[in-house]
Amino acid sequence: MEQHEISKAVIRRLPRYYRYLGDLMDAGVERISSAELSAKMNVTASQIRQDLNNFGGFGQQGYGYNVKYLYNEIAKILGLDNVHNLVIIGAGKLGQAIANYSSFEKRGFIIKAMFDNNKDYFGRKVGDIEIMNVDELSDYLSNNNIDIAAITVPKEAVNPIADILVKCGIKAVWNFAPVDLELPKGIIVENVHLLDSLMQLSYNLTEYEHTR
Amino acid sequence: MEQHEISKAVIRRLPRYYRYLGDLMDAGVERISSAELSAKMNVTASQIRQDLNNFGGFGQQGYGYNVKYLYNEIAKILGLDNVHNLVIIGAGKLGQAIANYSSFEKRGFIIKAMFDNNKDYFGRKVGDIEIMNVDELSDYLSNNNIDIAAITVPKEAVNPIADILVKCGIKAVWNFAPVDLELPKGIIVENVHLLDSLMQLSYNLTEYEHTR
DNA sequence: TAGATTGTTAATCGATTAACAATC
DNA sequence: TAGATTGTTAATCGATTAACAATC
Repeated sequence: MEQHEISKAVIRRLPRYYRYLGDLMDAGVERISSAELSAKMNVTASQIRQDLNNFGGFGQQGYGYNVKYLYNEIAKILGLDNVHNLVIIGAGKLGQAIANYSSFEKRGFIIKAMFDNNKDYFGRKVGDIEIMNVDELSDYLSNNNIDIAAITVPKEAVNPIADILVKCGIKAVWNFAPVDLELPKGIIVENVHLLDSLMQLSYNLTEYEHTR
Repeated sequence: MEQHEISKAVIRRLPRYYRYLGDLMDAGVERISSAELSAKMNVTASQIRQDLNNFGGFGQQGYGYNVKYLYNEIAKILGLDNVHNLVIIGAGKLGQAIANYSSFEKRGFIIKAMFDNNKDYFGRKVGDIEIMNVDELSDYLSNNNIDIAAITVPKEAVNPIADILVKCGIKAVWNFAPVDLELPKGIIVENVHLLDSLMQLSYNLTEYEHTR
């Protein structure tokens, strides 16, 4: 059966559905209709049903969706039923912030090690996670089952790091440096550009001042 | 003259254009055609021209675009010709990472103060930026010209903070907590959901493994 | 002037919304 | 069974791409 390509817009919304369903579950809600969820999330009920039906029929006519079931199904779609091992490259404040953030671990993203080129850091720990010499990165990746590398180094340091990652067969890169990383086909890249986000905010702020 | 609404998709691309033009400027490139830029950025030349023409005609037939001029014009569109004063609420690792990140200051985003509820932090500094008692937030906002508040506190702490910010007339909030903040109309909210981003990465990773 | 490349209109494509038959 | 609400098809809307006349 030929599966049609799911659009990026849909995939961007999945974690949001997941978050709201998690909150509903915590609140003890057992079932919800697309109309009710629509009201909470400020999206149309139609869009919710369309989005979900890309992956299967998770609801029941006349009833709606079972919150817990849908929550778990979305988790599967997002691959959260598998554990993913991460390393963080760059042990500065941002790398440490990520290492510290317990919600990642809760969703199966396990941070195994951090790397830096500053020898003052070597051997220190962030929580349980050891900071290692970046010279050992290549060896480490060869001997451990790491799926994802988070890059939190300065712009200039990204390319040499990326070369090592590609050479060692990394599957995915979560990049925080302000460059659009180009890696060989098949390697997933997810960029987080904080400055871009702040500039979008600034645009909206400026826009607002212009038009009122 | 009635100005038509610019779509979010366009606004999301502006910082990216800005970034590439900055790189070109640094590389000493004086002019560029939409076709050349298109090749570098993996977008169509048509889209570049359409996007820019939402804001004005910045190019010249037969010549292309002057890199420096276009760079500065986009800066104006994004509101980067004005200085924006920020406070950071939440002095944990993520707040510190943002406080430390010099690129923000370079673009006119000036971090004035940080706030936390943990008294161990009070009076400490991150770089030049003092960490204050969150009880003083309201007073501080009243007496200083702050446009933007970055929120880097845990989920549970967001709503009381948001109430204070709204009461003190904050213009924009840059929210890092995993909730979709609902503020009164006119207040700009930009959410950065790192876990959502990681889940999208996970989806793509899983997708890839399914379909090859 | 001839060549290049924009600005802009028209065509296409894809995503969102509406509508409703299927069905619990 | 009647009512509710999904899954899904069709209609609409908006964004992207193509094409080309305008013009430097």
